[in-house]
Amino acid sequence: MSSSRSPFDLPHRLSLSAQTAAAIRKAIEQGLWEGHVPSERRLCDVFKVSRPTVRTALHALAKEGWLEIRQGCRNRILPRRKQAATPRNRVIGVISAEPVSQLAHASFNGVTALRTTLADHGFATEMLVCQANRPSTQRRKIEAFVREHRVHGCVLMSVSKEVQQWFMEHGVPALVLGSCHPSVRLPSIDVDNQSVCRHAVGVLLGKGHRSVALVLPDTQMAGDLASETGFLEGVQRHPQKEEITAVVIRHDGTALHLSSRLDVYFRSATPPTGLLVVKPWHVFSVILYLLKRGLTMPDTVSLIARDQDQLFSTVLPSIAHYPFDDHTMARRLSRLVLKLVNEGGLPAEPHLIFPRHFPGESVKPPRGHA
Amino acid sequence: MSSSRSPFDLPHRLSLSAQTAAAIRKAIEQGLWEGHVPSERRLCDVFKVSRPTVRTALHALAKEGWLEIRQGCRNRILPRRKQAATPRNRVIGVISAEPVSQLAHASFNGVTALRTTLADHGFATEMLVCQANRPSTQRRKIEAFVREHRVHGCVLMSVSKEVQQWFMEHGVPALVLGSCHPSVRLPSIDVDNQSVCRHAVGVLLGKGHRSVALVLPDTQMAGDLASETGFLEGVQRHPQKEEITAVVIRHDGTALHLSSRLDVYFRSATPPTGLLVVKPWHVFSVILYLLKRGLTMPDTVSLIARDQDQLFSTVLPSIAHYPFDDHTMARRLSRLVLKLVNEGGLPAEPHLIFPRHFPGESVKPPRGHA
DNA sequence: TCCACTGGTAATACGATATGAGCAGCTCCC
DNA sequence: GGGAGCTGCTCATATCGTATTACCAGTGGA
Repeated sequence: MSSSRSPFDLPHRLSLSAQTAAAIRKAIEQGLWEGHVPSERRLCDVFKVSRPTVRTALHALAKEGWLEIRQGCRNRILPRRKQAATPRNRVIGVISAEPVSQLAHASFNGVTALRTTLADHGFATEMLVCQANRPSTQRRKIEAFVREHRVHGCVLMSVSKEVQQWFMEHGVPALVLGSCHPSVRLPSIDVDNQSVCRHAVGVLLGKGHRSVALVLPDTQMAGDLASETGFLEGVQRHPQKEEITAVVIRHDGTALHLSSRLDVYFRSATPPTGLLVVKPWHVFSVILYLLKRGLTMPDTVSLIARDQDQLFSTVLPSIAHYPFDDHTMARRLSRLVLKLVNEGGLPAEPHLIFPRHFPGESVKPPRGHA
Repeated sequence: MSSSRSPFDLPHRLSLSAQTAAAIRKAIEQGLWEGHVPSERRLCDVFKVSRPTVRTALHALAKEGWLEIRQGCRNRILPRRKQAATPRNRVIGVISAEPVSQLAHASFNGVTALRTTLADHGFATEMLVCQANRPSTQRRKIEAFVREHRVHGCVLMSVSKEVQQWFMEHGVPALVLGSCHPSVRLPSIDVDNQSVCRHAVGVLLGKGHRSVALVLPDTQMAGDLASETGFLEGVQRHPQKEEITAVVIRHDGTALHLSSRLDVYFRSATPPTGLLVVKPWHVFSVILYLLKRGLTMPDTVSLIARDQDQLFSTVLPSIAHYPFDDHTMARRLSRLVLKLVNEGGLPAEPHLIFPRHFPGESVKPPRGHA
């Protein structure tokens, strides 16, 4: 782990186009050109770079309001309003739906690493906890936060669709940590929950389970939607799909409600013998439910966790789950955020992490299976 | 067309390794390192680049005559000119027996808060993970660490007695986060585990339990010794002490060993009906053991956790434990460390935190108790 | 000797950049 | 008015640097 503020100069890692943009910006500020900037091909000559590089630089400048780009015309330099528009601070906002202290360990670790890296590059971080109250209240809080801190950009952690949309519509640079809603186009970085769940249900069915359930908190989070999709895909793809009972057990996140929902299914004619559980803490809720009901794991019920937790691999029986490397995740995240703030934006595409599969002892063939 | 000097700033187009080389060169010039540069892998962390990049940079520097590179040896800094011995850096060392990512959430949170506070006061922090191998290896690592970083002081997290002694003997300012060994006189800040365990055993006995056990990892950590003392005190103080069976179940921290130790006691004539379990993750190991054995909680076995965990209060049945306020702890810790480094020392006295008692649903009178 | 650390090397994947060719819109001169 | 010659736009492809992951080899302390 490195220090909070590094005594070293870090390599700045600016892309060539970002460097070019800076050079062009400076030339404009100094008034080296009148009215228009030179043509793309000319700029290539001047700055000794290739055309795609010049083009990305120009478009970055256009997004910053320095230029107007129109096909066929020369790129017009916009009259500069006296700097009033962008005296942004070197601050990154981190917006989370949950208080940091309640985050899963891996996420907390990631946020910490991110803050450290950003600090090394001279960026402060500001947290906003934005729990799901009224959408309008939420919007007001976010607007106030962004305005007040004059953030360069924001990291959005498991926030609602509305919040994601707000950032998309207002053009504030943002990176979604977690998945984007299908309707939102923002850059994001997340575990590929869909593949994970597809794989996990394949494991259960492959072991011979014929009644499986996905235990899922009923938030409208994008990652959870993806999990459900993956789960159903996995069931669909199984060769003997006609004999399979597959249910999605939604709960509101409290142990009480979860346990009453589990009751419904475990008292039914075809109680699940294979569970796929979303979120580490709900894994423990489920285990305690089984303990209370006198069900055993893995003999009566097999269990796979969608996420990771330090405990899963150290307890006995160990719990099948999908770990990924904290450190790699943190590095990718930090690099993306730096790019986001250095270049004022990122392509709106998902960056997926593929966790490993940890088989664990919590999965066995169901009773009476050959 | 060619002018000898472009009026524009050209993109400098330095490769990442060249930038890294420049950064390392500067660090050497400033005398930030003594004798050797850090290892390649460490430099990767510091400068946030990959190993091939670091290697290219180091070899470039070697060609410039800054370094001598020899396989198997650390890369020696060649004497260029006498640098005045620099005073100590504004660096605080944090020494932990476990990797940070494996820390309990509360501890991790505390460390993070500490680093933030120190950073605000202009102190960097450096971590040293010092797992329990040979005492002499440990000592060497610590000596190298302290010398290399020229720390102002250190925070010692759950380290062995030997390490604590080293700091006492060498007069390096240190604060023990956790308890001091009886033989060591250093300032410390810790939860009052002795009182907590005394109280917890009182709760169990008060509910009517007559066979109680303390489940304890068999490290020679001071905090765990204090727990045992408190546990035995609590038993001693109970009015009907003659009927009581009280055992201390020591385990080596692995789920396998823990479960075999539990087996011994749960198969005995007087199986424990009340458990006091040290460390959150062992609580879960114990619960899974009960699950495997078909024992129920709290009906057959009552359970109290000595420590705190986010999950304890949210699962069902909730688990009796001893929470304390993260934030308060972090504040007290930061203040102590600042005082330590500002004044070059602290009185060698323990600062105790008294957690609250969270009753929880995991404690009930034993079966057959009126 | 063994173990834990050091640097050395290689294979692979990926992304940023460079290059070139061809397309489409706008201007201006003929 | 029309076309030459600008402009910016798009695509495919080649190349290089970097990141990642292994595994190997030398050193030095227990």
